[in-house]
Formats: sequence, structure tokens, C-alpha cells
Amino acid sequence: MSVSLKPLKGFRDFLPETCAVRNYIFACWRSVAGRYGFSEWEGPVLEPTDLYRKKSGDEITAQLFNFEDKGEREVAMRPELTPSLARIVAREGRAFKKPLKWFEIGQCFRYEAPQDGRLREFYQFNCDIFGEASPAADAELVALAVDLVRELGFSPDEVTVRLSDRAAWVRFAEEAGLTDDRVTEFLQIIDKMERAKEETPAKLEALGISMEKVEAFMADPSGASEAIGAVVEDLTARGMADYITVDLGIVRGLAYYTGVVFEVFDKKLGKRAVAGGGRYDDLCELIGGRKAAMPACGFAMGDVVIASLIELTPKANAKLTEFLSKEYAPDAYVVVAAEERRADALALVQKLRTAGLRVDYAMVKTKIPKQFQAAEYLQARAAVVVGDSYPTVQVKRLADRSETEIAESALISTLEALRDPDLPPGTLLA
RNA sequence: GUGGUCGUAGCUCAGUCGGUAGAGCCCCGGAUUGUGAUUCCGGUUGUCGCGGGUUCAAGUCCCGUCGAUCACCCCA
Repeated sequence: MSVSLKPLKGFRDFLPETCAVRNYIFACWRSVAGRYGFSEWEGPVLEPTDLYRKKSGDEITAQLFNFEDKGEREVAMRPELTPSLARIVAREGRAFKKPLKWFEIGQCFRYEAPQDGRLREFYQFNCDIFGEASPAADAELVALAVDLVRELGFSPDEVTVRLSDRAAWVRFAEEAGLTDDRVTEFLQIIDKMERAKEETPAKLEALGISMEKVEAFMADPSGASEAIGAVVEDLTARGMADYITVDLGIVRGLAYYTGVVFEVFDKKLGKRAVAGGGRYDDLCELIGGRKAAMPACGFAMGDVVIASLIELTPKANAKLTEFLSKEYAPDAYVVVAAEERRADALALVQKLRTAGLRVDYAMVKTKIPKQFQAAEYLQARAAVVVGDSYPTVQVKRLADRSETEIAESALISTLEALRDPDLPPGTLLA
């Protein structure tokens, strides 16, 4: 009986091509987080199930990859990164100067039905600021999110950050006379409003709130929340206003959010949210007790939706291609044109590699056309032909087939020059 | 958990009224013995997802089942 060759439902095999795309996304995440002064951390993939129960309630365990370990502990694969972070900060946060700005890239797991933009395994990029209650911290995060989508090649026509404030809705609900337990219910109705237009008025009536009043509230976001105003002002000063849409329709599902919340969406393709986050000032206390209380905000971006958006957006896709060519394509493929020169070719290969160039070659005797095919298949920038005229070698730029003969000693500088993607065609024509 | 669609070669798919399975791509070899894009010639590749039923005969019709995918639910 043979084993299934497919990965488990909702899991992925990262073959070199998709692995490279994943690494590109990671590289953008790291680069932007670094520019914003965030430090990278990493937590465990497996946590006690209670960590997630405590935060989100029992209903969430239905979508957890959880089991009992051999020590009879209830454990769960992490479905997100924030609880681990809150746990760590509750325990060790005092040792760090505030504000604390940390990010993590981690694989997460959720036992759900896979569909477009959603798998059972995915990577999340998580950015958090602890110890700063001012909207300036929320703005810093939104700015980071904006720079992230910019870095990936998206314009304000393609992507927007929808900005809202959960606290404004809580005040609205309280003024309408709702008791605490009804507020959560109310927030869920608002959250679903966009998807369930028809049922919303009736649901609101059941709570004694009119649709008209809700619509009037949403129509004037500036009056609804000072925090939103402060964040918008901050982002305008940064020149990012064109990426921002104030939209009180964003509430964010269940959860622990206490103030400003935001989600990043594409404008044209109607995919699910690319990223989302907000302020969660109560979570540290909830997990670590009164002594751990600390204001906090954060957001996360998954790799799945953003990867499909990159694929479908020409400019973003071009940036990806440029990165792949720069980071992965061999600088040279050494063609062994005369087998008796193999020792010289090997010496040359190692010399180039030591100089930091990416170099490949055929390990065993191979017909020359095959070697060129291999070079092209690997998208090498140049073929270096080692033959009878060694130490003079032939360098051929594969993109335009221009070629020249040079001394082996001049090879490194020539190959380094070929790395420049803007080099005009025919450069090597002797 | 519920529903729609789809499962045929490594990949993308065609397959009419039920009549004994095909194309393109890929791959391999050759035209071309020291130079990769085109072209031409030749070649390999099948549990038609699986199980049952109807029939002289099933890739095709029926039932079941598994898988993929999309949507609902949920979305931390």
C-alpha cells in the first residue's frame, strides 16, 4: 500500500519556484520592519491550548490543530502569533525599554475548510508596539502597513487601508442604552453589515437601534472618533493620505480589539483582507494579570492573499520577477567545451564562487548544446566557455547572445558588470 | 458542518447518439561530432479518481464513495 503523494489538505509543498516567491515576501516584510525600527523575535509553534481559549473563547478551539501530547498536556499548533507575544511580554516585558517594537514571521495553522486565500497552513507577518497608548503608535503601524504594500508594488488605486475605531462603536452602543453583553452582539452585526445587507436592519431593530442612526453615525466618521482623526493627521503628514480610507464598517471579528482597527484590502479584485490589526490594550492583563497590564497594538499580514494579489497585479509581479532574477539567477554557467580542460574549469568555478558569484556547471561530460540549454533553463546571466584557448575564455550574455573573448583574469569584473539589469543589449559584442 | 462545479497521459485539456482512448505542451533521440530561442522527423507515457449497477458493449448513463476547487459558516 503506497502512501499518498499529496500534502495534507490545506498544506503546501514549497518547490523552488514557490519557495522563492515566499522568500521574496519574507524579504519585503523584514526589510520594511527593519526600516521602522522593529526587532525580530520568534516564539514556539506549539502552545498550551488554554492560551488561545483564554483569549478568544471556546468556539475558537473548533478551528485549532490541537491534541494531547505524550505528557497528557492539551496543546495546539499556533493559529496566530499575538497570544504568544502577549505571553512573552507579560512575563519578560519589564526588561525592555518602551515602546517595544517587535515583529515576527511565523507559520500558523488553522483547521478550516481551505478556499481562495485561505489554507490550513500559512505564514503571518506580525508587527506589534507595546507600551504606547497614543494614536501615534496606531499611526506608526498603519504607516508600516502602507509601506509594505508600496514596497511590494501596489499603488493607492489598487490597495487601501480601511481605518476604523471599535471604541467609537462601543460608545455609540452605550449611548443607545445597550448593556455590556449586548455590545458584543451589536459589534458583530456591524461587522457583518457589508456581507448581509438585508438582514441588518431587522437585527438592529431587535436591539432597539435604527438603521438610520447607524448610517448617520457612519456618514460622519470625523465626529465619531478623535483617535481616527489623530491617525489620519499623522499619516497625512507622512504623505500617505492617499492610501487611507476612513470606514467605520471595519470592526474586526471577534477578539480583543479595544480601539483603532484597520484592514488592508485590494480595491479591484475583491479578495479577502490582505492584512488587519488594531489596538488591544487589555490583552496583556487578560493573559498575565494586573501586573502585566500594558497598552498594545499590532497587525498581521498573511502570505496567501498577498501572494495571489502580486501574481495578478502587473507592477507588483514585475518587482517580484526583478527580485528573483537578482537573488536567484546564476551569474554564470561555466560550459566545459573541451573535456581535457575540466580541471581548469573546476578551478575557475571555485574562483568565481569564492568571489561571491553564483556559478553552476555540468558535473559530468555533457554535450555543449545541453550545457547551453541547462544555462538557459537556470536563467543564468552568462555562459563562460572554457575550451582549448584557455586561459582565454568566451563570455556569452544569454539574454541577447552577445559575446566576447577575454582573459580569465578579467572574468570576475565582467560578470559583476552583467548583474546590472539596465545594461544595454549587445554589451558584450566584441 | 452545508451546498455548487470538476476528477481522462507528468501538465493543460478534447472525447459527438453508449461502440473498445486522442491532441498540444513537457520529456527523450535525431536532422546539427565545439555553442541554447525557431523549424522538421521519430519516440516514451493511461487502474479514464475508486467501488458497484444497467447494458451485447460504459470515459460516456445510474447509485455510492473519495479527492480537488469555489461559496456559505467562520475569519484570530
